[in-house]
Amino acid sequence: MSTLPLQFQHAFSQAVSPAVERLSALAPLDAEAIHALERAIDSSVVDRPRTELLAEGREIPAALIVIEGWAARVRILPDGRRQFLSFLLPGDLIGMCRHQRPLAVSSVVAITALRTCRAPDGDRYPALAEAYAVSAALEEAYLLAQIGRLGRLSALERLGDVMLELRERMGRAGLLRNDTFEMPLTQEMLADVLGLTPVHINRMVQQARRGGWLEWRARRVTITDPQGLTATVGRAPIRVQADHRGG
Amino acid sequence: MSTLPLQFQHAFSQAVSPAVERLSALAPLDAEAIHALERAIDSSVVDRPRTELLAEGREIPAALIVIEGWAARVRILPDGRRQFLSFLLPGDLIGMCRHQRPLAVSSVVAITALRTCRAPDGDRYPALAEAYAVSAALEEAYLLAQIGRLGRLSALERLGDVMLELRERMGRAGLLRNDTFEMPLTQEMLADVLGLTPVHINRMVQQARRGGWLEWRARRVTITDPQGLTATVGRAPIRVQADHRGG
DNA sequence: CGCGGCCTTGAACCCCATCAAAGCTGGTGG
DNA sequence: CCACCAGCTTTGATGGGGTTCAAGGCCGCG
Repeated sequence: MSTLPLQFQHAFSQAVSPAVERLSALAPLDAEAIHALERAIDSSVVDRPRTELLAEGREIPAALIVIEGWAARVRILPDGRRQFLSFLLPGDLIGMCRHQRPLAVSSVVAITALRTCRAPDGDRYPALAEAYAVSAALEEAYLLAQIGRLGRLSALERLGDVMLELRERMGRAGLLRNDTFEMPLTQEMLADVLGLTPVHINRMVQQARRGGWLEWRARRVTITDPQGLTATVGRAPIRVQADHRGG
Repeated sequence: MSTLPLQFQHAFSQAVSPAVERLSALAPLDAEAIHALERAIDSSVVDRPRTELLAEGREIPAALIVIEGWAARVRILPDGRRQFLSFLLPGDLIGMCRHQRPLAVSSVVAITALRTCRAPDGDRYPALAEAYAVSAALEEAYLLAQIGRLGRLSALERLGDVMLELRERMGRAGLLRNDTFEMPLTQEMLADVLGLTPVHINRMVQQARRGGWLEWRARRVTITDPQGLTATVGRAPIRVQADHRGG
């Protein structure tokens, strides 16, 4: 993989890229598939925050894999209102479609500095095709979760629920350290995720901190009692596949 | 196709099933594909309203195609709150997944009497595989639209936007008659679609009627000025494919 | 040490929820 | 043909969760 780390490496640096970790948890990857992934990662590129990787309605040049950093799918209304539709974390796919001449159905922007590579062709690596399919199912599940949040949860519940989702997804990519994960979103961005105002997000975050279940300082988040929080917000486990524990 | 119509046939009954109409608009279907579809429709079955076709977290027995009637994907919270996630109209697919041993990520319930058939295997009919892929992309686009509605639109805007979506989708299946479509949802169901209360839905519907842009009587809806309404709610056109005008 | 981005706080307001009750309508049976 | 009933729609009054507007504080960074 690339020799240019985006961020300072941890003392115990990971042997395998978070993207590979996530994808190989979705479907067992053979040596060929992993090798194809690693070659793709070798020619990965880095984009700066706020770079637009995909523009809604434009053709999708190539399917990408997020290697490092966060991106988000976003929709902007004519009057400037903004809604983040979903997150794209390491191991997630961008613009993966199975039909001819696909158009992007949403814009995708980098939230942090973002390393991506082209997704190896699933037709040549059946194990990857399976991982892509599971990933697509998970993406759909997360979209449905977002709809449930916006439609029927209170502001505080939305906050708890989305934090649990982020923790779960970061965990899948092996990006939990000491039960803590990097959270590059500002409160203003989080407001545009949860359909609320920055002011109200701030009040809910404080309430969560006073409630003792959320620590959020210096772009790092810890959820004190994930199981308890899961129960209180009524969050259902997300599974897309029988047997195989992945996803 | 089946000889048992669910509802009274119109004077100008359609030559082709709405489901076939929709799918063949998504990708050009050859004679074989259409024949496979029609054979599947011949052995279609009808379920009564409120039947649960798929249960969240359970295995998906077989992918289905909606032939006639409406269904919806739904999520129920432990305390009884309900959120409809999306609609399933004639020509839409239920439980179509490309990975092994898929689990349903949401429940699916029939809203009306619902005729469905098993989806012919895409691997045997490439034209159908393409139509399924385009349909999946459209489904994702509609999920994103729902997120945008719930996150950033006012109650009245949500109403207008969802009505435009329904009109568009019914049109794709050839189910617009005289610019009017059948709308089996009650105001209470619509509330659970738009994340609002039935009382407030009722007030918004009345406001829409007074505003002169919505007619809704006896389960039939007409939108007076679709283009104008599209502009006022800031709704973007939904396209998932270049060239080919379908979707 | 100053500056820009982000977080925090307060007060007033409003959109939508809640609760309760009444009216309508289409379908059914007498 | 009418009476009835269940489900759906409509209306009013009141309250609360979240917004809006505005200002101030904090913190990392050059």
